[in-house]
Amino acid sequence: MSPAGAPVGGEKVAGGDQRLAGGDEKAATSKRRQILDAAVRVFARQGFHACRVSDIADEAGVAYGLVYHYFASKDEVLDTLFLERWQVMLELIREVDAQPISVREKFGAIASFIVDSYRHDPDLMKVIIVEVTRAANSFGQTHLAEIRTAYELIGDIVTEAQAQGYFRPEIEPRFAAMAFYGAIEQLLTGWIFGLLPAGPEHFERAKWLVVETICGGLEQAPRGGAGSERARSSGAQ
Amino acid sequence: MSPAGAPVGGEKVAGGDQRLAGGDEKAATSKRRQILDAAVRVFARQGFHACRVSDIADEAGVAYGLVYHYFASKDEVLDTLFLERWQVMLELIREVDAQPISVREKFGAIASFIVDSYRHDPDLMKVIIVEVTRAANSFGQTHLAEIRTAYELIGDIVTEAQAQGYFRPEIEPRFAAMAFYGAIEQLLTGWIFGLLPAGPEHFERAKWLVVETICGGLEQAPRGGAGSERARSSGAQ
Amino acid sequence: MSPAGAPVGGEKVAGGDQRLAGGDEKAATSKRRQILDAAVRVFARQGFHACRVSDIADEAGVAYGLVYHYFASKDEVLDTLFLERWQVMLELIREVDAQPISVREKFGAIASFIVDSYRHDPDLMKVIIVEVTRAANSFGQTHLAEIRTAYELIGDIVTEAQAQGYFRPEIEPRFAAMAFYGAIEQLLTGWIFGLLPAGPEHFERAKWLVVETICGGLEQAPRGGAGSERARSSGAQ
Amino acid sequence: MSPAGAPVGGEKVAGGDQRLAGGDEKAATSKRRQILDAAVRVFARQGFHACRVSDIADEAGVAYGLVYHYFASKDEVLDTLFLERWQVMLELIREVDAQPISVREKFGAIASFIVDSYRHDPDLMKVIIVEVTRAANSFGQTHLAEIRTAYELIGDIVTEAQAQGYFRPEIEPRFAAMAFYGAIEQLLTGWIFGLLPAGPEHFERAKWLVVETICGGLEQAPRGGAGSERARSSGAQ
DNA sequence: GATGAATGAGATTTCATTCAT
DNA sequence: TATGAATGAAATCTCATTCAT
Repeated sequence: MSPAGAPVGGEKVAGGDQRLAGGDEKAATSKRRQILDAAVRVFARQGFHACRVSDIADEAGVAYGLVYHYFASKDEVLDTLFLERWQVMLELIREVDAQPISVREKFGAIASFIVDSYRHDPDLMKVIIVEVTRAANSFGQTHLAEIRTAYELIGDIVTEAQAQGYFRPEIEPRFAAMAFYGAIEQLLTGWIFGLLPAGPEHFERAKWLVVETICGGLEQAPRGGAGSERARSSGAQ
Repeated sequence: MSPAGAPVGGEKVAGGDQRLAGGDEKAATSKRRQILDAAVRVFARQGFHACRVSDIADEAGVAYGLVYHYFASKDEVLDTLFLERWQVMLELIREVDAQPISVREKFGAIASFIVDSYRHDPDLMKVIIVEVTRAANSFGQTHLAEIRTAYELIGDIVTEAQAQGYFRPEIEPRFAAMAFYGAIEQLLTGWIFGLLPAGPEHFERAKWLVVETICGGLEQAPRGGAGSERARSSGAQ
Repeated sequence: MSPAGAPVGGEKVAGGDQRLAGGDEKAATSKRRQILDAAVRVFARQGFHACRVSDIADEAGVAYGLVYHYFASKDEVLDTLFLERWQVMLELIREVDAQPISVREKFGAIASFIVDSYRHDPDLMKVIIVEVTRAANSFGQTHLAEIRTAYELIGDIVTEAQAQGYFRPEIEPRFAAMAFYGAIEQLLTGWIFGLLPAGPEHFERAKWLVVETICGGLEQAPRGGAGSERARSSGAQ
Repeated sequence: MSPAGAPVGGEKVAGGDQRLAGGDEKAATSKRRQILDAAVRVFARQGFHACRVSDIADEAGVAYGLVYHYFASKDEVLDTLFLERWQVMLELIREVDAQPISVREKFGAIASFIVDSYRHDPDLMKVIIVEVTRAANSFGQTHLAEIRTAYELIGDIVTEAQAQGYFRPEIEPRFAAMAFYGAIEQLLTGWIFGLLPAGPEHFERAKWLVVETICGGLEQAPRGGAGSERARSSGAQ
């Protein structure tokens, strides 16, 4: 997780790869799964509004009407995709929170999970961020409860860290949680828009960066004082 | 810049309120301006895709066709709204960067401007964030250059702060800029979704919070005493 | 080929009726065919520009959207109608040209085919003449190649007749072909506008008239000489 | 007029150039005239349906509304253009018919007038042929009476020529008139579509060709008989 | 389960025409 | 006369959804 150090959670803590796979591990890709996977690609490529149901069917290689056999509407396809993934994330956050690890490690595990999710399936994360998470008038509203839950769970971690004296008490947990989550999502946005360099090493580094920034701050440790070096800036986590 | 202290930049540094007005200061609200203002309300209320051009015309109290007299398409209405505001922001960031002030003050001025923009016209900021800034397949692509410029300007501030020894050098400026901007935008998203408490005091406080979080970090400062290593960074929670 | 005599070509030479049917012979009128046939009636009645797609759908007794299921646009409906018919005509002209018959018979066969086409489906021919053949800024341009081909094929017949000494060499084939085709099309225009008497006998007579006029000329044969009857009017080229 | 012979009417008989000018000779091009002239260009370039009233105004260099100051509608602009020209043609035909000249000369004068009209203002003739003369469902119907009159006047010339023994009596005058007019119009269509070579010499030649074809026929004169020259070739070509 | 033809409401956009100045 | 902003009816085309097979 740190530039050179041990991973901040991720595989070990969060359960790793198998939960990144979305849910299609078992079935030999049923038609339903084919449709969902195709929808991810099509939504990512064209956007939810700009694509037609027939595009999904074509991409999936199935007949037009079959989409409606498995899903009540185009909306429901996106709903399904979002919920599948979001539930996994909520579960991950809950597990992380229950672990007897430092807040840095918890934040690290969350950042790691989200970044790895993007790494594993950038299209899906693109769709979730672009079409749901910020879609205040459509899917964002529909899934407000789930979205809110994620923020609250992160907020709970902050509250706990404050109670334990690790985090400064004057920054409201809800706001802190939003800053943390917003920073991560913005990194994904950067990759999605092609504004940030992508690739394995950048993804790994980003996990460390976002935790380091939010927890430790961008500023240099105070130089002066009697030996009050800020250890963090040495990267020596 | 204490929690209850002076505003983080904003008015004083950035030139303040008059540039929040968007561009309608002069004309006694021309029909064109009426349409733009109405579009903001309608886009914010229903979303760009869910509203019809007739909704804009109705909201503006003008005839249907007049929208097309002034704008080539529905898209162009949103383009105009976005660019009007974004240009002002880019200008603000450039001015801020040129000021002989600390990086905290610069970040404070930027956060202040964005939060005040939301305060002054929450609908407009909602539209920009929801319909443009993350719309990777539509308006986000169209305005990629402008969006990227903002990130780069913030990145330049980080780079400079690192060169001067205020910011830690190991965090890449581009990533740091994204984290900072993402944190702010997420706060706005929180208000837009009704997930964070709004109101004058919360807005002011948020300006401070985001700067404090990104620059200073969420972690406790080392607690005095000789050799008081910053516990947090040691992961020894 | 006397005024009241046998038809100038037509059935015998050209293969006759079956190719006048346009292409709907087989299917028990598919929906697609229903739409095309309805379009012919509507275009003929109201004109291409004055009719709406819904008029076509109504006339065909199908739902609005089905027109767009089968055709990409209103234009494509007309394109299809024109090409269906025009290809048949080009084929006819090519066949006629290949026959070992006199130029009069060839011209007769062509005139016969066009007149019979009108007889068989006046609406379709009206549409072709009114909306395509002279529409220099729209469909005429689109189908310029096909239209030109017809004129050239007729020109080839003239060229050959000149080479064989049947036609006077001083009249350029291209111009002669245009005069011939223009004369026929104008007769159809006369019927379309209700300016010429229509009906079986008039149609038959018109076939003869146009060939007689173009090949033999309107002028009286020189009265002089002993028995120097105008051989041409007997069809005895 | 004939390739080598005397002009078939044209200037001498028909009164020549001044009536080709359309009617604007006098006024120092009033705004009204500017609009009409601009409309000709725009209609010819884009077609009546494809052009907007604003295109006419722009082309004329006048304000949008001025078109409606002078004309009640877009239709009326075309009506005016057509009638201006068509009346001149009807007048010409009437004068020609009243002249004590041969039917060949009369036909020559008419062909000459129409071809010269095209030569003088191809755009106007294009508009008349493309938008009116064959527009059976719009302007063609509106101006049916005027159009019919032209055909009838030509028919009268044929009738007279038959009565005098110059034309064969078995070809109905109405049909003959249509063939003659159709042949001419088709030549213009050929030029409009770029399918026939244009230029002064071709225009002159075309006048002769069409008369020669319709009056004399395309066929070779019977070679045989003592002195059985065909009068038609009286142009001794 | 699977198919794709058929439906039709609704959206954007166009543009002739009006009218206040 | 001259201008061009303002009007709004209508047209094309889209596409989610249904349904018969």
